[in-house]
Amino acid sequence: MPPHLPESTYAVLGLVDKVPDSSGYELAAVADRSFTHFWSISQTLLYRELERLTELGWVTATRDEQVRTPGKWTYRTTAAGQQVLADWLAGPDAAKGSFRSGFLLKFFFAYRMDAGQVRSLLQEYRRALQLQRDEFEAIADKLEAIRTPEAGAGKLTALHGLRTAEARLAWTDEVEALLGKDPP
Amino acid sequence: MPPHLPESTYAVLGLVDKVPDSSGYELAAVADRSFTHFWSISQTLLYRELERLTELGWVTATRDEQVRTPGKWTYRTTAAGQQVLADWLAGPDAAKGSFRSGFLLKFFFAYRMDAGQVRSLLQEYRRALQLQRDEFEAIADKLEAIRTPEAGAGKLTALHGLRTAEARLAWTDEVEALLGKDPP
DNA sequence: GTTCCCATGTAACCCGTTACATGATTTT
DNA sequence: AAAATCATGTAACGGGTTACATGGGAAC
Repeated sequence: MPPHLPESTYAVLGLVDKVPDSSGYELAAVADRSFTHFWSISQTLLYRELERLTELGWVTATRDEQVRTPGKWTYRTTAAGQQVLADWLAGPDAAKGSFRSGFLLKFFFAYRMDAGQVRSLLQEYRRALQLQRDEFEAIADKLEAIRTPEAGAGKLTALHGLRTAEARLAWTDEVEALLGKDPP
Repeated sequence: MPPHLPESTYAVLGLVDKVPDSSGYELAAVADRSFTHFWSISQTLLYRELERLTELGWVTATRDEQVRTPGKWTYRTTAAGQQVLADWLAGPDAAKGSFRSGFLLKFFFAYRMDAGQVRSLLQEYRRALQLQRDEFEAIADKLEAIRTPEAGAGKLTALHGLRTAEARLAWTDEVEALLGKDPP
């Protein structure tokens, strides 16, 4: 019975399970272009979690010496680790998470800005959303071609981000239309 | 020139500015039904920030003794505080924030679940989204009636949440349709 | 008479971050 | 000659959390 562990521990466990025999460095790269969008972790934290997972016996670390690149540790889930992962996935505590939007925080106080400031704030937000949308679209398209369950799950999570970004872009249109009506 | 301050400091500053002459207790209640949706803070943190804002001279604290309820401290932004707030609002660093979804994290590893688990995970998420949607709708409706700039900004931020929840609900429909085609 | 509301606070913890260090190899 | 890639780590910090304490008045 493991003590309270942060969700990030399971995130890394799942990652090792998904991409076995990878180094921390490689896992960081994968994390950075996959679940960083809904569960970002720093490089330092990733290495700490790998250490913890090894101590718990949920993953094994193997030293892999190479000729021209530095030696590296590669990881792999144990049977115990896979069981823990399955239990966590089956668990009912899926509601966890957090959301903090610097944009909304400022926008909430928009009545203390002049019209020009509000517009530039909105435009900055729009640009960020467009980048997000394009990125999610690219990921979804790329994974569309790969017909595996792993890619399927990834594609649908990307689609979640895509739909969210689209809806928020539509919201900025809505807001701009309202602001346009009301001259400063 | 203030040192690095977390965004939460400005969140509380804006809150005091928005609801002057309120106690920490009252501010916590307001925060809990307004910006907790996009910038939640704990009660402890709120009190700490009020203390910090007072020390910085951005708000003033006044003791207000009462007859049948306990005495309380009430807060009010100073001229300096209002200037700082305006500067922060005008600043370009609106991109800050964070997003972590326990649901997406699990869904990303859905290929390690059986079909029934995936369905119940989705249903749990759906229910949470419906609650969110209803809450945002109620807030937007309530603020619609109030014709002030403050209420207007609040209404639009609620609309942002509403549109997001709607889009994500539509996404769950999309996913369920796909899963329905593929029998377990 | 227990439970809820008001009102403020303390203590302890740790997750997660940024910044920095190292060093060999490969590319520009 | 400089910069990027591979690869792992240390040090220090702090923001934010949960849990707990207190205590009087009001409400059920």
